[in-house]
Amino acid sequence: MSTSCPLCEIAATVRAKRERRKDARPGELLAAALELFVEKGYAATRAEEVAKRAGVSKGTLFLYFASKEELFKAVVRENISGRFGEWNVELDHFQGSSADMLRYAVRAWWKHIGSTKASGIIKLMMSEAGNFPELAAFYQLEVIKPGHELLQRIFQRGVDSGEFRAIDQKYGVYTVLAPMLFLATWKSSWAACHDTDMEIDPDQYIAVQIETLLNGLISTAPAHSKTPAK
Amino acid sequence: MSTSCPLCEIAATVRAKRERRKDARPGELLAAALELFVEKGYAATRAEEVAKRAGVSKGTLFLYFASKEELFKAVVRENISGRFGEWNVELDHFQGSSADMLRYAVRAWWKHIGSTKASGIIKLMMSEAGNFPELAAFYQLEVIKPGHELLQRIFQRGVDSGEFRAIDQKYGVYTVLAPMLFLATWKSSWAACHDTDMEIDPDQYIAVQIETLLNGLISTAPAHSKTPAK
Amino acid sequence: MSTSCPLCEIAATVRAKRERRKDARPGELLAAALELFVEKGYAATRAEEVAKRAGVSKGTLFLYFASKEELFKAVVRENISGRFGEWNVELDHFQGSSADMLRYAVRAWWKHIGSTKASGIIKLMMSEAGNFPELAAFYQLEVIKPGHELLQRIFQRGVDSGEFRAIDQKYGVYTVLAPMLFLATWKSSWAACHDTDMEIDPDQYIAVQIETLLNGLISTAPAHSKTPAK
Amino acid sequence: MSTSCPLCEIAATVRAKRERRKDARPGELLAAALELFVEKGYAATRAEEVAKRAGVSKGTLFLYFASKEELFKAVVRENISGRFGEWNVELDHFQGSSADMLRYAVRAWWKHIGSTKASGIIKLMMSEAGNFPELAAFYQLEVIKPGHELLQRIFQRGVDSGEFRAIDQKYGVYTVLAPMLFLATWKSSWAACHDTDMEIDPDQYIAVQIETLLNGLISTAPAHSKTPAK
DNA sequence: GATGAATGAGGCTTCATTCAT
DNA sequence: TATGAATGAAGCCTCATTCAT
Repeated sequence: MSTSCPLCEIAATVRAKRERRKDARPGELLAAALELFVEKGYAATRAEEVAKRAGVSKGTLFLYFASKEELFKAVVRENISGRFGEWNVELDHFQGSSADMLRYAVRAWWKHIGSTKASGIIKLMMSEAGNFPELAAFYQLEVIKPGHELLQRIFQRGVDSGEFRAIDQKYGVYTVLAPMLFLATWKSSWAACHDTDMEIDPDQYIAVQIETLLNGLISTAPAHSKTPAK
Repeated sequence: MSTSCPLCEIAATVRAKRERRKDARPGELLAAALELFVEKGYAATRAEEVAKRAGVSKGTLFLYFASKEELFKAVVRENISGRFGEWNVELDHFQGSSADMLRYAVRAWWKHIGSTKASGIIKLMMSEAGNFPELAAFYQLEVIKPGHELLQRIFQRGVDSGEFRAIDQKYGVYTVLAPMLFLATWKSSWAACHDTDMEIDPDQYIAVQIETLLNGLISTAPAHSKTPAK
Repeated sequence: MSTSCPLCEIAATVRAKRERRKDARPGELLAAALELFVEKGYAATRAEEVAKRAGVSKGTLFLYFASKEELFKAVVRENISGRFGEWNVELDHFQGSSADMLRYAVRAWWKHIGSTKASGIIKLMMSEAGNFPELAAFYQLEVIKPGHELLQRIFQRGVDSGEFRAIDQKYGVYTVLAPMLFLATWKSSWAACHDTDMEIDPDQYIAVQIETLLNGLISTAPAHSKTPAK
Repeated sequence: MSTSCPLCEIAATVRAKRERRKDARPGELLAAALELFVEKGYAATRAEEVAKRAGVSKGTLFLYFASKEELFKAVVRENISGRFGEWNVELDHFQGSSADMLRYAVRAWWKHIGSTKASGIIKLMMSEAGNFPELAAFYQLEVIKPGHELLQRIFQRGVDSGEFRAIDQKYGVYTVLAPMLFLATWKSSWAACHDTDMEIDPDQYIAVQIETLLNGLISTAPAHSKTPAK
């Protein structure tokens, strides 16, 4: 690695540059695909357009993703399902009340998914699930199931510690899911209409939703400590 | 053209029946189109299938609607008819607590909209709003705005009477809207996937949502009467 | 059906003409497809070219045949497998020696398949069987199997009546099949090369083959009558 | 470029090995191409797969052959090498009956051509002759013509010695050629279909064919000696 | 008005070929 | 020379739309 061999250096540089380009391709394509899928829907997005937006040719797209369907799955993995691992770890080490844990989870979701283009995927799946059964099954397995489980963990923790009222396990998670997924869907659907009456400020929306929810959720049984026993 | 030709007579009968049904045609086509657009989305719905379900030929469809896009617009316009006038009158005369009023409104919405084919329109607008801005504007004016106002009246009533905690006027309505619209969308989207984990029982869902919400909404100030002073 | 209703007549004429066209389409397409498949091979034949040669557009082809593969199967059925039924019936009623029966079968094959464009299909299947397993299976079931069975019947008859020497059932049929299928393949392959040395006159070829074969096949056991007992 | 850079040394070694193998490259490519063309046909063989099987990159293939078509032509030319000279000499010195001579020739053909990879060339030429007329002409001159002549010699010898019946000179050779070439073609075509009904055991096949043929060929004139007078 | 056969633009995907490194 | 990422023409198939009847 000393400077004694100029050819080696050049070769290394060249290889590095090409590899940098090659490594960057999938990311660029995934970014372009996310944008277009969200903008126009799965069916209406043309593979060639994804390629063009990523600055490559049609053929190159299929060099990295075997089909439009695989491209979509990769977009979902990159932007959503990939996050659950890290979130679960974070929650494993969470210190604090279950109410704060719920607040934290919702804010994290908003920061990494809800507020980003990835939120469009949620609307997308709602629209297209019926037509693309394989995509629906994939999404259910990689997104919906982990999401439900993650929320159920938080609820269970709150109930176990006496912070939360006993609540139906299955339908309880929807008290959080529904407002969040609705927000994502709404944003994606009506973003184009710039009507100030309709515009939702996510922070206020989330604040009202989560505090009202927690207000209704928190156990009024006086004896319990509000912080988990640890 | 005399009666000497039996075939001519049959033809005449057919023609008569056809003319009698002439005005019905667009209605049948619109109904078929609504079902299919809701089931499969705009892009995946084929003109021929709409025609077949309406019992006419593909050519006839284009006799009544200049294009698939026009058909779609007609479907949405046809099915967005405000039920709001009647509801507002009902609520004007409502006797009882605001909590009950909210419960009543939600149940009514579920009975007349959420559980019917009309909920398909909700999903349709969510899915395609981005691609049909005019329709989106139309829908916003005719459905979204009146809906918000109706809910705001109930919230205001509850706050005025001291039943409800003071809550952000604008974002409060979403605490009801979000779970309901989410339910409508979810139902339409994942109905095809017969996974018991994902199946939502609307009554349980609504019960959990509304009671948790009211729990969080109802003022804890002890002195207030739960019926508005009027 | 009298002339008293001119409209009916016109309508009938119109319908007849359209139906005549519609009914003719598949045949025209099959004829064009046979020619092109034989000329260029399965893979190298483009659907659009088939359509063009049949005088219709690309789309029309797919109106009558769901895919290129189905088109090919239809060509095989139309030109080869469809004949076995009638041949089996003919052989059921055949009167005469088994040698004549074999001669008759070979000549019939030559007349209806070997000498026609259909013989190209034989070469085609040899070339493409490896790549299109479904086509290969189809051809085996609908052509090869019935063909073998038909020949075996003739051989068995000859052996039973004492006309033919006992001969291996399985490999015996190839003594007829091989020269005939070779002829078909040869014709299709080297037809383009107009070298008189190479040119095969089918009648002479068949005559030499079949007579040499029969010479070798006919039982020399003296006691047997050469005509079946019947 | 001094020895101070170990990477450079490695590169030099690689370069040396590469140069040593340089001339081998086309051979490896041709071998790989032969296998694949025979297995899958011309159209279905992908350039990349040829390169991979030869252990080089796609780019290298096109360094040695300007196009897929040129590669194909090179493959065929490379593999059509006449074994005829040597065979003709052998037959010049053959001692024994003409029937045995025919048996010997057929067994030799099977051993050296029919059962080897070279039989793939036969199928290849059959399949693609129409698309590559120059190759067809070449093949005809180098293979077909000498083959015919060789067989004709044997037949003539048998007829001259009185062993064989007088038979049409031109079409007689096909009584041997047809079954043999058919066998080669059949083997290549239906090898993939593992259907025991279709599997041909070459030895049995050849035995039945040749003995039936000889049975039909051998002169029944009793007085003749079976060994030629020489 | 009603039909349904026909059209052809357009989408996904493959793969021979090129070229910067 | 060798590589392999990139290209884009070309093929199969779909389906909105037209139009002769």
